[in-house]
Amino acid sequence: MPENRRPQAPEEKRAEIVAAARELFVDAGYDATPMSRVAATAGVTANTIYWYFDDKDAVLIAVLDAVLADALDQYQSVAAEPIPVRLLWVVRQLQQMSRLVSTVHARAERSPSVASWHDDFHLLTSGLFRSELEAAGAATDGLDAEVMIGVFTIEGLLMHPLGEEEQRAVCDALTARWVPPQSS
Amino acid sequence: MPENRRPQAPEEKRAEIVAAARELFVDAGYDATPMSRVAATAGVTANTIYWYFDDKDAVLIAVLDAVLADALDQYQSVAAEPIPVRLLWVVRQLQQMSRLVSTVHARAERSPSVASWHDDFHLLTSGLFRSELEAAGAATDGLDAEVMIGVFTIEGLLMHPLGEEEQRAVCDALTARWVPPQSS
DNA sequence: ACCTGAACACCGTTCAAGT
DNA sequence: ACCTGAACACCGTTCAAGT
Repeated sequence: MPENRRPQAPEEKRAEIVAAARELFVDAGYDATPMSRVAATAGVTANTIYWYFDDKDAVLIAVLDAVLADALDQYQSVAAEPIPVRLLWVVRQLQQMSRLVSTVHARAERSPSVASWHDDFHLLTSGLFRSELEAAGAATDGLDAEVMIGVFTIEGLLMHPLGEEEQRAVCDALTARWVPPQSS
Repeated sequence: MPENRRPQAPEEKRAEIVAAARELFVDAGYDATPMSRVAATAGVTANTIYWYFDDKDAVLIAVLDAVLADALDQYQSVAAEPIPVRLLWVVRQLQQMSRLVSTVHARAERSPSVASWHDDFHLLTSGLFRSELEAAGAATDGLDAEVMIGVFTIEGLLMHPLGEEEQRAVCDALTARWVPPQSS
């Protein structure tokens, strides 16, 4: 039985590499995890990864896609909650991957593919944010600016870990901007 | 009387290294500029830098300090302008160094000294922001949250280059929140 | 097609040795 | 003290060669 004839389908092996990279990138960070470590965790040699991916940034993008898919998936569970709760949920969810956030910003400068993933991501989140605001009955003029303030604030929360209290205060202050003053 | 006088004072050589690093880090980025390039630009060998600095992160911090000092210095020229103008000025000023911003976030994960510089920086900017808000007569409860929203929004503007129009809209929307509604 | 060992190019950093 | 040439350790990536 030749050793390189694996019982697994190629897609599974690929998924294993992504899973290994995801864990390592999230826990230790992209820069801090060599390809050799990803490979070892996935049970292959470093250069094997290059059969499945163009380069390290391609692995990063696969990780980002997986994480995003999971997040969107899990979002269903809080979709019915009021806005500030959902906001806080999103922040918590994403905060686990604050390392990925700064990695994306750092790598976007050097890798066009990461840059384009980043652009798409902001398009997506801005869109979600915008429909949230509209559903909440926010004033429609200057909505774009509010959306950006919201997105940037969330990004800031991810990257600068604050206390529980402060996070809630910021989320509340954010929502207070959109929801028209409660007068009944 | 010191007998081994160098043609250059050591402080000058150090400053030259920082100047070279600053230009390269701002233009090409931290990751993209090897120590050898910094050294060559400063007219020394790569390893000479290690006599003046502990490591590459120490050079980065020296660059950050220099940039910050210049920015605070130049701020005097717009100190008298109205808030939104000053805000926009700050964004423009800092946007030239968006590369440094993401570098700080990326390196803060791995280098404690960069992390501590980053913390100090946020303390400083939050303080400035806070006194701006107080001077503008913003409501004092929930001020901390507003300050953070402001800081994060500016950081977001730095890292996600928008059009001129959008930047102004965001800055205006930000200030609209603080300045009490114009009621006659 | 899938995978490997060996090698290349590059980079941050160190060190013994020079002035 | 200040600076260098040479080397070390590490890492992303490639390639000829195997199954």
